[in-house]
Amino acid sequence: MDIEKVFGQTLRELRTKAGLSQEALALECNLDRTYISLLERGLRQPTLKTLFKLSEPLQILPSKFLATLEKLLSMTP
Amino acid sequence: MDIEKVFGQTLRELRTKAGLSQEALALECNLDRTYISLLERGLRQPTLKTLFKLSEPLQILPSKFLATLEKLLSMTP
DNA sequence: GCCGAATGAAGACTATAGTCCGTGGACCGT
DNA sequence: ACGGTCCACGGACTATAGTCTTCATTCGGC
Repeated sequence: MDIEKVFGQTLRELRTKAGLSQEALALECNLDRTYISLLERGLRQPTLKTLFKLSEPLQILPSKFLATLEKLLSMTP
Repeated sequence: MDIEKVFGQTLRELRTKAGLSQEALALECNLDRTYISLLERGLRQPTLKTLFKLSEPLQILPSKFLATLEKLLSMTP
């Protein structure tokens, strides 16, 4: 499992759990809707700033976000 | 305080604490020496993958790295 | 069947992450 | 003084993050 894939699926889980559409999330953090789509499909990886932007409306700390990634990464060797 | 600056100074602290030169760190994570310099001076921000790359030789979990950033960011409003 | 909301996907673009050359300066130890 | 290490900084480059536009598809409500 590469990091983009894991990030993408985690992002999608958090977004749907927050009850947001890709477009709604994009609006909330000033990003493009199609870019959110790319992220979730593992075709892009975010920069640090973008990770912080995304975390706010998802109501999660960036560090918590990464902790989830680390866990998932360690589970799929 | 913007995020690049805080990231840069944290990176530098962790690196020196690890007893590594910029070049040594760059070698260990397959990055360019001058790019490490740019990061530490707050002139670049890393992508997610790069953050993970950097964290390994610094002996810190990426999530811990971010937790430090969050703390610093909250202290400088 | 139609409609609107949600998403996938492609293409062309701009901004910036990251590389690769180099120069010069500060600080050592000898 | 001179060599070596470390770093700031520059310019020119390549790779990729992120935008904007558009079209197609799926799905549920009416």
